[in-house]
Amino acid sequence: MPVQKVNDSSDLDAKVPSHLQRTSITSLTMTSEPSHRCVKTQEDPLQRTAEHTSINVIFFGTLAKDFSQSARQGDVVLLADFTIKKSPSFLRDKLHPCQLEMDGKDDFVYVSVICLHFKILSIAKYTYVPLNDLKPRTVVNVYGVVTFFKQPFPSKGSDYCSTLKITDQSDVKVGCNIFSKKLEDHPILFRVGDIIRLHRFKTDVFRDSMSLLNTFGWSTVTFDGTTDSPVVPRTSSKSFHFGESDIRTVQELRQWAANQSWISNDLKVSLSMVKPGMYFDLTCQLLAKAVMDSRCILLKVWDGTKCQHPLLNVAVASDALEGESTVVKDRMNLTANVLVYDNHLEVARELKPGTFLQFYNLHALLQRAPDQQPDQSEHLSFHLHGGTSYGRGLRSLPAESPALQSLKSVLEKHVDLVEYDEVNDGTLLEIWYTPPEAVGWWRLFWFPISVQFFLSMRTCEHNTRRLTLARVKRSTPPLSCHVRARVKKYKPQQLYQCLKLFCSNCKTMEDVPDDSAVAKVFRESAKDSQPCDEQWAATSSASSREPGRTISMHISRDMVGESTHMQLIFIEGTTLDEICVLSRDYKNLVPVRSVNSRMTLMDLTAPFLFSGDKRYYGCKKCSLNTFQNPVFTGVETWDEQAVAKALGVQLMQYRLLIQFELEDQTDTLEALLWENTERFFHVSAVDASGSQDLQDKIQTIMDTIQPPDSSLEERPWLDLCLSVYSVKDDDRNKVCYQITNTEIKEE
DNA sequence: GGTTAGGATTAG
Repeated sequence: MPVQKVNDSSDLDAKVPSHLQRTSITSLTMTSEPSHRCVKTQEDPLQRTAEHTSINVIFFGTLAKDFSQSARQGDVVLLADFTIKKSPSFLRDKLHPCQLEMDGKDDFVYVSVICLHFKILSIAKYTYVPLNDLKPRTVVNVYGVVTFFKQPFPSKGSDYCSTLKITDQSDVKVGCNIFSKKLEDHPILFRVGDIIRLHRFKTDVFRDSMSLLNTFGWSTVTFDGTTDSPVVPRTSSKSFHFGESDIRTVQELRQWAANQSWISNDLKVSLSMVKPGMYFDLTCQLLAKAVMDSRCILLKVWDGTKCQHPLLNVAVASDALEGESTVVKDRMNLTANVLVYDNHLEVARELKPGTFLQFYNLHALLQRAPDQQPDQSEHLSFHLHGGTSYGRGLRSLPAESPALQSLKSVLEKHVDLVEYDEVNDGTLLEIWYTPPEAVGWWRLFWFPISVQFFLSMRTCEHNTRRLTLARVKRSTPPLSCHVRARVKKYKPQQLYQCLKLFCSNCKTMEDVPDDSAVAKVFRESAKDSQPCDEQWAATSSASSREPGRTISMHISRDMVGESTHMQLIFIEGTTLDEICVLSRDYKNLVPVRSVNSRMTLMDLTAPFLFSGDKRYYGCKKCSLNTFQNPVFTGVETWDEQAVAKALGVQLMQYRLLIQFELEDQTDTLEALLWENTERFFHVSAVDASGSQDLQDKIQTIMDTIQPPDSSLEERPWLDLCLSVYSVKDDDRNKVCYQITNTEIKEE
């Protein structure tokens, strides 16, 4: 059995077949019955004092390949049906006297992606030199607590450079520079107090102090410095050595650093604590971003705390803003506008709204908007100036980062704000502001207001939350939700093509055949045929203008004498134009042709029924051939359904189908208007099929929703109910979106 | 198997 992954280590327990007994590594001996046992490598190594808690496991064949692709260091694994052998390396590695071998025939392995810091294999031993024992011009491995660092920045040479300073229990501080072309190889550092392990660094003396520089074969691994938090190695490297002694070293450094004044005095600053003029580090979440010019990007962020000073709002055109609207948070003085300059653009450009961020050395500045009077109070703006002095910079934080736990719990309390950010009251709906070019490249101002009204109205009773399109895309179907979006594009652009024929039986959907195709069917049916002669029908014929073509009308004898006898007429030998003219005077005309004098329906490419200005089509796949012995009794009023039933035709329904490309500040999304189309336009599809006025009405509405040649700002916002669902497409689940429960308001 | 930087504020 191949290696399988589960999402949670607790799921491993459910995977254990009932005939297997859980056993611990320590209790494994050469005489253990392996076929009835399984091992879950779950114990926290820090809690263990007993000997032989680690065991080598050797994988063979495809299992080895599968395992190496599925498992990462630190994963919890469950092994079963292994072979127990004597460990040849026991004397050397001091691990378990046995080793487990898995050859892949009947064995199975489950791997949990949750990292519980368990060592899978121990490969090599490293020695680490205390920082006060470093000798010049040697290559060493060291551990240290980071007391200062800069995010990697481009050097004047060919590489990025990380500059940091570390210390350890010896209290000696050592500077360290790391050069690498690849950003991902640089140490992942979030804050002062993080712990770093350096392998193969060269020592040298610089300005009377020891310094470290990466040299061939170098690597770095970093850890969060919080005491009692899990020891999770941070590295981009796929293979690295990490064992119990590393965990111990990290724990010891954490403990030591926690009592040092330089770290315990490091107060975390939230927006509520910011004073004008301060330089500080800010942990926050990105709400929206906008490129201001080639040297400046605006990041709108929040940390859930309210600033004591009024915050400056930087206005940008809504189409230049990526991310959700911040109107409500702006009003509550929760949104910090951060202007990010110069060298930091490289990082800022890649950030996506929703990301958690860490700013380093952010500058809070009181500023007056250009149009503000001198007597009005100034507002607080935030600048991440160019350069890297004082470690100035920014980086995204992974969502699971321990540094984010308190931020997340504060943001949770604002969950209503996040969801209802775009106001529900229909008055203040969006800020949009395009600065006139003449004034300059951008302007600052405070609470601009403009109003746009929704054109569509949701009719559903759901009390679901309004989501951004980006959130909808991240959601798992099935789901109903509300969105506010503009129509970027729609298909078909030729709106008559949105009228479709749909078979409710086989779910086939077809375009309505165009007149030239239908006319051809009529011409070919009328060619060289003699009027049909059916016992059940009364027939009258007339010559057409064309020689050799006879037009015949047939009425069921069953109906003669009944009030319905003129309601259903079979007609033969006409052109399409002629039957269209005739259908003005007769309620139901069924075009037929003669095959060996027997009455037969035309090819179902043509309508099987003309009824006033409407034409009805039958499904080619589902229609039964019961026309040989039609029954016409017992029907009071003939409509398309009764006719279809009598003829054994599967009636196709008219439907309207439009595909919208919706857009909001966060994303675009393709949504169908399908089951809800008639309600949306207040137009029935079958009526639209025969009415130019109704088709014009649809066109007018579409021109309002998406005015031809309009810019994005000119398009109205639509308040929509969306249904998110999945369909099987080539055996793969595809997520689809449909507009439901929504109508266009009629003024 | 070179060089880069070697902390120490923008000035919008």
